[in-house]
Amino acid sequence: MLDIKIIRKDIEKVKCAMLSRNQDVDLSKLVSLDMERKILVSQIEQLRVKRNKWSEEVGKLKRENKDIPRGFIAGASALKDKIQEQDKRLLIVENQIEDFLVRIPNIPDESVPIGKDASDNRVVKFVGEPKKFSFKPKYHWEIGEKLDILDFNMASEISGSRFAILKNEGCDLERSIISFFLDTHKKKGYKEIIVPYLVNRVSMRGTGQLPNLEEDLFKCANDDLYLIPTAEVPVTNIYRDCVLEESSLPQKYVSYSACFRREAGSYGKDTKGLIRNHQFDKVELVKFVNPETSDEELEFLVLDAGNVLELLKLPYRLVLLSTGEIGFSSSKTYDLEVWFAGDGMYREISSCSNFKDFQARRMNIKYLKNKRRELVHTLNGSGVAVGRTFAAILENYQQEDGSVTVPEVLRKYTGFDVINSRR
RNA sequence: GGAGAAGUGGCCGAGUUGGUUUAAGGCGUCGGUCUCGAAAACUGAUAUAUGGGAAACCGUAUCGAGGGUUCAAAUCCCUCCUUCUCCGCCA
Repeated sequence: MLDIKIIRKDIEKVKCAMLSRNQDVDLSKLVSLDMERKILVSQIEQLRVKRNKWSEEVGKLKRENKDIPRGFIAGASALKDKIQEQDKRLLIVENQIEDFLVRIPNIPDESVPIGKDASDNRVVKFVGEPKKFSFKPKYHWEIGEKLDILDFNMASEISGSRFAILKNEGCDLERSIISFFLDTHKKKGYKEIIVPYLVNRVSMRGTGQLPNLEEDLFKCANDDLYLIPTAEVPVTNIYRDCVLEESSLPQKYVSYSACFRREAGSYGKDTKGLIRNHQFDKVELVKFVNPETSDEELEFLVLDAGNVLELLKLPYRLVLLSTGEIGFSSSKTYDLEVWFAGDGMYREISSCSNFKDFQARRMNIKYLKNKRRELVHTLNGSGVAVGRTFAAILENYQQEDGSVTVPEVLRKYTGFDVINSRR
């Protein structure tokens, strides 16, 4: 959520920011609502001052056992009605302001390239060389099904499309990737935390999934709970309505969770394999930081995410997203795109964002700065998506005979070096 | 799922016949006096949000949350949430 003061002070800046996101937001409505609110508040306060004085007077007279002048109560009563009436109006106006404000996306950072879509993203660097194969590399779902470690037919019978079942060494590989990610990040000072997969509406609103992105969430209507689309939601919410000590910042968390997304509006896109499923595993990194350091903390976050790919020897490129591509709550986002040998493409495997105070304002997460309470900055990034890593390993480590070599750093977790066909 | 109890400032804890409560008192924290220094003692300060003001300061709201009754609510009424205890069920 944006600070309404920014809109009061520099409405042009906000308008430009929205335009750069291809969003045409009519802020004049908000401004007039804000004006109305201000007038109502001052009117109500004046009425209350009057009423408080009258009440005080009544109390004083009662205590002294004196008579209350005729019409005194009636006058106060009229005042009360007026206050109630104005209060009702104020509530409506305040709700409208809130409703408006909560749907306005974050202002992109100045360093974010202006652009309409992905073609305006800026590729920052390439890390690692894609391997040259002496044969035509296969897709991961072909490799996985042949090795009997992936089963999409079985999954669609049980649940539907966009689900996967892991079998045999696939299970070991999945768990190994998760453990490897967690251990690596913990060495860098991230604290592991395991959080609920079902969260309430308030939490979803806090990180910005609600109200705008509701259609992409699985909802348990009976209990008014949502399945998390990422561990970011529960992890960032752990400090909702909290005041942190300045010396405790930055606070860094790593969390493994399953993630659930409806993928509404992505029909026909990545329909095969592990790339875009309704349920997938992810290891997420979340930071709460001093606002002065959030820019550099984003760079560190990107390095930490990239580090696990480098250790796995998976080639990737780093992309700075353009204003038209960054997410609703983000002010700046880097994507890490890993190499998929099957179709020779880089695909997103991690998204690292600096939200600045956008989420912190929604969640009321503050820290003590010289005895004053200030909003923290929040960041998060995938560290990294587990299912996509699984897929990338199959495609990049495949051998001509159909087997898959296990990346060296994973071997102490899997306990085997290669996945061979059992047929 | 059923029954009961509770929720007051950073913490503990008074206040429930509605009106000197602008939330007592204590602890903690910060400052001052005293001291070579410290402790003790004494003394002052010590919530958040928001509006006005250059500032001092002033106004308003907040006693789990939201409604209601009333001239006036921590106090009365309703709904919800959370925690604890007991019973039932259960990995």
